[in-house]
Amino acid sequence: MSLRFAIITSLLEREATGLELTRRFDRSFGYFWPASHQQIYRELRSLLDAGLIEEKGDPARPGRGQPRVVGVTEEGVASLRRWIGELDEPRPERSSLAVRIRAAAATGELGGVEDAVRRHLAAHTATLETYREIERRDFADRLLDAEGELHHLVLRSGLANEQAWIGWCEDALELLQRLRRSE
Amino acid sequence: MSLRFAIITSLLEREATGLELTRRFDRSFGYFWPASHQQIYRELRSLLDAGLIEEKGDPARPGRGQPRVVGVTEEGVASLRRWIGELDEPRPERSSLAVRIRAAAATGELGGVEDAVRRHLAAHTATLETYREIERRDFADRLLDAEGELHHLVLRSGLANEQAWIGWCEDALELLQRLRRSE
DNA sequence: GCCGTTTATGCAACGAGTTGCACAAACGGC
DNA sequence: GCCGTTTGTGCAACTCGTTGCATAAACGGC
Repeated sequence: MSLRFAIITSLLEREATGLELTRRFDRSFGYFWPASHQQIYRELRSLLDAGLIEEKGDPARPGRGQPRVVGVTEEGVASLRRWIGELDEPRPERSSLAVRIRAAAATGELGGVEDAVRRHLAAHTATLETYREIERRDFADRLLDAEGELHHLVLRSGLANEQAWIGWCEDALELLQRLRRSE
Repeated sequence: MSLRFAIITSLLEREATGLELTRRFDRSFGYFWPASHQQIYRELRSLLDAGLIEEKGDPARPGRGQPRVVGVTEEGVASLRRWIGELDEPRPERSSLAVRIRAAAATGELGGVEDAVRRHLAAHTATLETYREIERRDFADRLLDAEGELHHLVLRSGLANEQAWIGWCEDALELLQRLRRSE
């Protein structure tokens, strides 16, 4: 359900073609709700059918290969407003790295895990750096409007998450090295 | 793919019936890789077909309604060992709460979001408390073997994650209240 | 002996995300 | 004018997770 409303929100910020949306989901929006262009086009179809978005600009042009700009309808805005207040449980976190570590604990096969943790550490470090750059670029000045503050809040969620991961990864590497030495 | 190996790992720690496995995924194992009993039975079928697990005990009994104990085969252990070292990219995090906040920022509909954040805060606080109880119960003494240390490491990952969320939620509530007052 | 609950296994349909690929117009080089 | 690349839209098949329900034995109460 969230993809639907992520798209509506993004289109509300500014109307776009499918590909433009895809690019937004590659940079900013995708940091908290990633989506491929296939997902996006599929969802756009469904949103059009539901009347929550509509085609803007010349509708005479037939489609395939041609950019199609879409925007949010009144109904779309209304459904978004309704959705904001709906119940949502935090979705269960899944960590394949944790599974790997339990598997390593059960088999005694510790070698491969250390590499896996190192790769995770590198990935999270890179992501953190990306987020920091965005923060420097977009949120450096103290005076933000409400929208800016909220965007910053979302970014800080990513920052906190990455920092937590990095701290844990370092912790994990230390333990794994200690276990390796004392074998 | 991870569910497969989560199940093999759990069965390696001790063989079990489908329902016993389900219970493990409700308590310990499910904290980092949740799974419903439907998912588990489906995967068990596929693991049996692949020869990675096998039925233990009397195979004469026909099944439906009767407990069936399964254990890991040699091949199962081998495939688990192979999997441990395989590449895995950290799977993209998805946060519906972040989407909601962006939606709130775009529409100006801030009321519902504050509730949503409060619910998340409550959920994460409860989970943190659960993890802390497990830590007190299972990892209180300083002298753990390698397996124990690794289990503790996995638990600490959950602890760090929940703490990060809680900190951010409090931050978020503060901001939302400030924005509400200054409207 | 019947009946509701618990234990246990399982199917079917759906929804969401992933992977691989196809098709079409436009643009730039030569 | 042809050809490769870029821009853009889109389908199909698959995997994984969720929801709702079916089935069957065993146990306990009365």
